[in-house]
Amino acid sequence: MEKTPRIKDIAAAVGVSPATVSRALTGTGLVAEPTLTRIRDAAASLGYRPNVSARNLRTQRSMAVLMVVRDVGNPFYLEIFKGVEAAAREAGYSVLMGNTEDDPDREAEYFEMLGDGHADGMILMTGKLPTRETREAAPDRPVVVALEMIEGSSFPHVLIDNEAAAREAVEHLIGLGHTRIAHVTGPIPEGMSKRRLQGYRQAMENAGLAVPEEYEARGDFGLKSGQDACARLMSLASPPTAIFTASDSMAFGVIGKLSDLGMAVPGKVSVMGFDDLFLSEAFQPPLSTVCQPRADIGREAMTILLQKMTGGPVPADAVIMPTTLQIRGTTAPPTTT
Amino acid sequence: MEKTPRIKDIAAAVGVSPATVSRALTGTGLVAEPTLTRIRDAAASLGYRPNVSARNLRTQRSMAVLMVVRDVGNPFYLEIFKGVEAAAREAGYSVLMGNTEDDPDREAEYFEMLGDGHADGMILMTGKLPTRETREAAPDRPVVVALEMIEGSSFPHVLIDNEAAAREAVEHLIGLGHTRIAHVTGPIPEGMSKRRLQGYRQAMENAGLAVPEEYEARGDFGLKSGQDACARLMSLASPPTAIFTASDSMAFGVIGKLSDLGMAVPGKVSVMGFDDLFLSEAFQPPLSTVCQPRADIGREAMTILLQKMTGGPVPADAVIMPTTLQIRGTTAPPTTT
DNA sequence: TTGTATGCGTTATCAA
DNA sequence: TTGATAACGCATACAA
Repeated sequence: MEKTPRIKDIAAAVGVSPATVSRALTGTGLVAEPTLTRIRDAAASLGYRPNVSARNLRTQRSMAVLMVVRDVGNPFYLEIFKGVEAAAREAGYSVLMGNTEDDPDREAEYFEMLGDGHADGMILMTGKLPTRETREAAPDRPVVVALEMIEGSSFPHVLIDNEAAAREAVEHLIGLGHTRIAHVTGPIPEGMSKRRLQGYRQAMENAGLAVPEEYEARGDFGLKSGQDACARLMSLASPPTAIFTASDSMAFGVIGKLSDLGMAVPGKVSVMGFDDLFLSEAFQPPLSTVCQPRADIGREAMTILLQKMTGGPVPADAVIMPTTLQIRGTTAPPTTT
Repeated sequence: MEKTPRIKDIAAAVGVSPATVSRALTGTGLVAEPTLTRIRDAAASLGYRPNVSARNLRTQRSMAVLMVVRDVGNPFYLEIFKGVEAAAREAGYSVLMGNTEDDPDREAEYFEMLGDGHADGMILMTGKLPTRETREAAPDRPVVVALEMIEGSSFPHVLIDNEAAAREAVEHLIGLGHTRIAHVTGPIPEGMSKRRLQGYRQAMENAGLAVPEEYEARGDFGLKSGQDACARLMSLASPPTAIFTASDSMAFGVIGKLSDLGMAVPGKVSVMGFDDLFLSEAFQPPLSTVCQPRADIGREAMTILLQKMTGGPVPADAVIMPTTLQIRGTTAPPTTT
């Protein structure tokens, strides 16, 4: 009990061969009953724990998965991580967090970690198509894409219908009677932002409402970009009476700026977010927003990844998770109708 | 280039022994110049990546550390994680996140992961003293405690002076002229909450102010407990004019409840939080709070852990990180003076 | 059902 | 400066 015990220590204690101990402990079911329990008891009393490095080397697996996001600092990913982690734990896997900060080199690095045995599979949420070179650092390791859509790739996808969700959000504002509705977008070359913008445009077009070019204000999902966008919007000759932002963080920025400008929310201007962060409900006034089932997305992505890793069937099409509109305190009918 | 190349493939390509290749690639500096570059070139052109399982097995290290928190879902830990991760990356380590959810079994599990080679060291932020049995799952693996204080343990600690920080926060309220100041505590058997409570009491006592028993309202750091505590406080015969909460989340709950009750912040009641979450500044009104240098705490803890792992010197006493008072929009002089 | 022998890919020891 | 060899701890093919 001095050093951490090895298989051969158990073998010696019980009086069998190391191979038998290994079989007994990995549960291959090929060990007779009397020996089986004796081995288990000995392992327990010695406090045996299999050495993961040795096992990984022998089995060529790490029992770990990599979850790669573009910014760990964004609390948005927390709930997703919890979903991923819960599903992983149940299957005996650990989860490694990767943070690219939108740096292609970092992304390549994580593919390399996949190739060198750090992890057996990856859940990718960066929204970038890895270059062929990057991809080849881990040619045949399973990858599942979540949240984002990587066009033209054969990876399984788990995400929401960003376009429809955005459309519904804007339709809610239209339903309240708003006609001058602006949108603060996410970073634009990217799919998620583009789809939300599409949804906004569709809703406006369906309602026969005009979208002046200046009503599509560019943001980057961050709080500050919401403030800036709001300042630009409210200085227009014909400022909007409602603002739909592509993230809750930007909605907070917008509301902060409106408050600075002395415009009441939702009295003067309605604001609608997207994400439903954990603080959105506690915000004053509570934020109306689009709720994504984040934990479920994480869990689903991990479940599919597990299937891929074990050679099971994986869905051929993208898995679409349902969103729900959370109507709270920042949206109201316009006052100047 | 079919399969991922191994050391012996490089050796064969260059015409040297595997041992030499290993030496060249690990940079032990014992390889002559002409061969050195030839090996490096060959490794690069073949796209060689060392197999981590084999290396870990041989070196008896995993080049990974475990960061264990009581609730990954709490965004508070994000900044700390970033600090830990940055320092770890620089030293070539990966970071595994562990989540105990206050379950002693889970905590024991992470100590076992430490013992079985999943990680070489651990940063513990759960505030619980591991039982001797738990601890023995990884007898001589380095552990650093952050945020919390585990009395009577010999682990290095990195944390803030909770007592002093709380005292300063309350002194700010006193300085504004408040006399009826209540405190919403964290979960109480725990050190961090107790120290903040002590700081509150000290400041009150130093100023000669009374602390009715009901002014110490019990919370659990969570948003909802802030709402509940606030409801109790404001229904007192002599309700407070200022409330100091032991976390920002609870401050948000308090403000929400005050808003429900029609009491303006800071017009009727001042509110002071503790943590400075990323949304606290964007909150309306912006939250006055105590700012902890979270990323620095993470970085410092990781730095000390690295020193312990490499056998370097570690600070004998707890490392105290500085806090700063963030006075923003939720604190003001009392109206009824 | 169990034991023997081998190899996973790397690094460390020893000799040359 | 380099090469041969062993060993890290485990799981498996094969033999008994």
